[in-house]
Amino acid sequence: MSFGDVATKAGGGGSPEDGGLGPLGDRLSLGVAARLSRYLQVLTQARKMGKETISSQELSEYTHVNSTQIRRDLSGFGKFGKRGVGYNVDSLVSQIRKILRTSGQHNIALFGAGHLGKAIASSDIFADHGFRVVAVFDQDPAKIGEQVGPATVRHVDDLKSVVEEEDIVVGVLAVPTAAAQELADKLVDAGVKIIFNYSEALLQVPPEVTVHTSSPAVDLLYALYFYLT
Amino acid sequence: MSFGDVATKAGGGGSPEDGGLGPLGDRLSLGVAARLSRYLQVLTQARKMGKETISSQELSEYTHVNSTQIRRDLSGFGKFGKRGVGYNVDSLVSQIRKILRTSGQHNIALFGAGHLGKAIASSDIFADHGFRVVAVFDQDPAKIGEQVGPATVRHVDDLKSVVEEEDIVVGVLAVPTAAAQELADKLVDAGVKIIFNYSEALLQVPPEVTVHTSSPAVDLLYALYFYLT
DNA sequence: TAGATTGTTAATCGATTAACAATC
DNA sequence: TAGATTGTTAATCGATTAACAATC
Repeated sequence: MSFGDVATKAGGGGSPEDGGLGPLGDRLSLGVAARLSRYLQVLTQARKMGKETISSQELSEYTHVNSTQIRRDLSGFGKFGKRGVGYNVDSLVSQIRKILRTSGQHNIALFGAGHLGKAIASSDIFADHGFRVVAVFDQDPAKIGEQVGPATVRHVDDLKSVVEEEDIVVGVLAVPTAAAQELADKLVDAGVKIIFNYSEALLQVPPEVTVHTSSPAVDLLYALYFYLT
Repeated sequence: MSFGDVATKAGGGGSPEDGGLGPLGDRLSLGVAARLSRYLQVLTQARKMGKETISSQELSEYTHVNSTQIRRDLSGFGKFGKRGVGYNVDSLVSQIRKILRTSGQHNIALFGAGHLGKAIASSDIFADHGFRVVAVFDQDPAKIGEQVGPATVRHVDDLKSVVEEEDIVVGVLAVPTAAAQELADKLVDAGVKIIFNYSEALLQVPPEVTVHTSSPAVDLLYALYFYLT
């Protein structure tokens, strides 16, 4: 359970006008949305590796979600698979993107041009899913103008105008814990509604803003528990 | 749902001999273990900030877990709180660590001395929870001997002996996707049972080994869905 | 005392899964 | 055809929550 605070309704049945695509009019439940995102990650990587079809069993091995549940999740939106064969990877990627409404490009502002910031900017872990780092900010004047991944480091004072110009929907904080809250405040002030926090700070934001705090140590603690018992 | 594949039994009731600490003899359910880990993260940070007590309501705000459920989770193991006051942060940290059996130190081997590896080694996101990076490996001969965080970069050929000498229980892969599977194989061969994967590779490992793949983009997709709808 | 917050009950709701017919 | 895998049902199980008495 490493997802942000996002209100939801249970997804009822589809209306007659939803074109056979299931309950697209309703919001997905938290669990379904989380699992679909996960399937998408595996499918994206499977496609990179040249895989053309994939079975619910294979998807299950990589996502650790029960294969029956995978079929159930998918069949709620249409008959995407072929019996005896599996699912076409390419087409399933498109379908899930459609369901999650994340087919387009989404722009990210990255804060912190240290090791972590550079790692994020040069990785394609975001790029593969349509997220583009279009702006990088750092407090250190010496770093302004430096090239980090595809972007040039700017001063935080430019934040508000950059958010508007570049249509930024997500702010990623790769800064020391002590600097995080102040930047979160500035992001909120600039109208950004999704904050991805790589620091350890416990961020305080208005209810309409979603904070996701990355917590690898939590995941490790959890894995370790089942290893130790 | 970003946790690894870990078998479990539902946690039954505590036995009369469990010293009032609840069902410590049984395995926690997946959900309870995940949530306790999460509480621990927030409590650890709250303690750093000098907070002495915390209410289930406050914990709820930071973890996005319902406050009733937090009280329920905790009361299953003992009466840790004080009515009208809340929970003592220090003592709750100890209690949860006891329940999760992660009071001790656990040693990590880190692979990849690039930006991400350096960010991980110098962060205290792991250190705060008793994880210590005791060995760093890199394929690049030029990096051997370099100091990364508290450790010196070594050659992967030394892996097996280092795992034994340093009692390493977790391997963290901060390497390019193409290099990940080979290192995973070597970790499995050396007897490591928990692999933390920061690459995009879909790792294949024996069933007794747990792989956790970090997937910030998945979390973003998920957050974005609820933002867009 | 008055206010706050825990611990716990009881009811509901959604997630999970085994099983299997349908069908590629 | 024979084997594989989906789509779907029906039953179960665990998670979630509102409500409130207990008590600091």
